[in-house]
Amino acid sequence: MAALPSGILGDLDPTSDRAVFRQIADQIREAIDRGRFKEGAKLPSESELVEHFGVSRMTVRNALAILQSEGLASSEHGKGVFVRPRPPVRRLASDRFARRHREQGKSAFTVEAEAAGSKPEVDSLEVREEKPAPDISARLGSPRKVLARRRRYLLDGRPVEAAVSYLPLDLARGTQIAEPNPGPGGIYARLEELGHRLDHFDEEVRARMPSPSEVKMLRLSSGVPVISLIRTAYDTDGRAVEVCDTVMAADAYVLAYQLPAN
Amino acid sequence: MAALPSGILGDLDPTSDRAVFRQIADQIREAIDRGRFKEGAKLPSESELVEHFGVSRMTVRNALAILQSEGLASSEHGKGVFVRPRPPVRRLASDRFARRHREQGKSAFTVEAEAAGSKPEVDSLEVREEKPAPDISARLGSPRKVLARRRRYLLDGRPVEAAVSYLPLDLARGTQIAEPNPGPGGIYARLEELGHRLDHFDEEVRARMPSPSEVKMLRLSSGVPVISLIRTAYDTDGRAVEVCDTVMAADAYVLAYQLPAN
DNA sequence: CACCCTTACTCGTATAGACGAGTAGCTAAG
DNA sequence: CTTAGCTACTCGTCTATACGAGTAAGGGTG
Repeated sequence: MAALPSGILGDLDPTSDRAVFRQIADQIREAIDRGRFKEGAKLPSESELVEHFGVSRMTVRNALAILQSEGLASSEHGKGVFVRPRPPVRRLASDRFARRHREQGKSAFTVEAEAAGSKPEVDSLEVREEKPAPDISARLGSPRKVLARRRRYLLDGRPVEAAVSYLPLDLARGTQIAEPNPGPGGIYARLEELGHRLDHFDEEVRARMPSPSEVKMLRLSSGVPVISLIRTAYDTDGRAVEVCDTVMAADAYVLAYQLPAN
Repeated sequence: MAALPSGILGDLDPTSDRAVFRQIADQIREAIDRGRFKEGAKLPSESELVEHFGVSRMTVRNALAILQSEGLASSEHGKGVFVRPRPPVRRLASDRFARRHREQGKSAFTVEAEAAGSKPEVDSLEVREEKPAPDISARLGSPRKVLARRRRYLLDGRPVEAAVSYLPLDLARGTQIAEPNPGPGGIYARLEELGHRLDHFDEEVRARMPSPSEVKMLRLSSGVPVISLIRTAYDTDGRAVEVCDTVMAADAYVLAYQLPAN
């Protein structure tokens, strides 16, 4: 049957040289932007759009694929295509590794999440020794082996971040850093106890589309990029004592930095 | 005719429950990752893939569409589908707005680009007064009107960044800041001459897929996200004197920040 | 030699049809 | 009342075909 998709969508312009599926995508996009379709709302079904515009199903699907790749919509098998809701973003302040926070004992992730009223979780914890990849190795001063701490962070059940910390093995082996639970304040607190007083962090921020394994790990819907953040921690001797390679769902994060002007 | 696409690609697994077009995408992706197809190299044509895998053209196109949405490949009408070359990245250091750079007279963009051996350009310059959008207005302390300076940056002819600076009108009107060419050292130098000694900058970093107009403006190929950076400049009185809203092609940038540990 | 046209390839767009698989609601059986 | 199954909807996958449009190279014409 396929009922009419309401009066929200107009007609095609046959004189336009813009491809039909793009015109359809344009119309739906504009309707979303104008709030005619609200966050989380169901878009007209493929068959409704087929009937409304008088085109074939593949044409409609192409139009919807555009919106999905733009991150505006996402489809659910058997249910429909929906306006992608914007999840609450987590803001990472540039002072999040300040010593005073560390001295509170709890991990930064936990404290922040609870303050925001979310339930934080950490899972798929893995700690092992391994040979570092070239770029990691270079940042750490080319140690033969490193300790790798892998984990995934979730907010209210949603995975938002996957991180791997690498530490030179000579520094971490036999310490609590090599334990699954590094204790209060996290590994930075342990590093300072071991005499590596932290001086500063370098962070490199990139954005790109996720690999298939990242899509799986972070349960990303299509059209959501990832932010890749590589942080290197230096002690007061100028030695790089940790590299943390983090991949974040871009729709869940805003990174905030403060720079001095002088 | 369609010659064989060489022995790089294997066969499909008919027993797998993974969709055929995904299997094809997987094979090509793996071949790219392993360097069997190098950067900029042409992938087998659609008809070659059709023949090799014994599937229909739409199936092959679906597979190629996956790779494009992942940013691994990009198609050129009439020519073929190519492994997307990774352009050289521009690194934005966190001290790029330090006063000592400003005092050199040249703009940060120009200096950096020339140091990297690239030809920098700035175009589509537009300076006008306008009513600020709510989020911009809030950051600037809710001025009634602002001066907006729009421009686009190119490296070796490739657009990489589009930026808009907003300044409270009472601060900028009638000064050189309202001129198309703000003079040596840019608007930050002018602001300091006007008595607004800069104290610090706040930067907010996000990543998302580009809007159609951003795709056009930055000539983005599919599968390339954008980095959105919103910088607020504060003077020593704590007043926000400028907000700069920047959209960057994510494949052209790495942002580098340094954070103190204390 | 310079230019244009043909030709053969490339990807882009669009149609029509088929079947599969997930979901949700109704209905009939227990 | 509960549940199992039917049914009608949703999107997912795949085939086959057709024509349009951009590219590049060959070959003929001027």
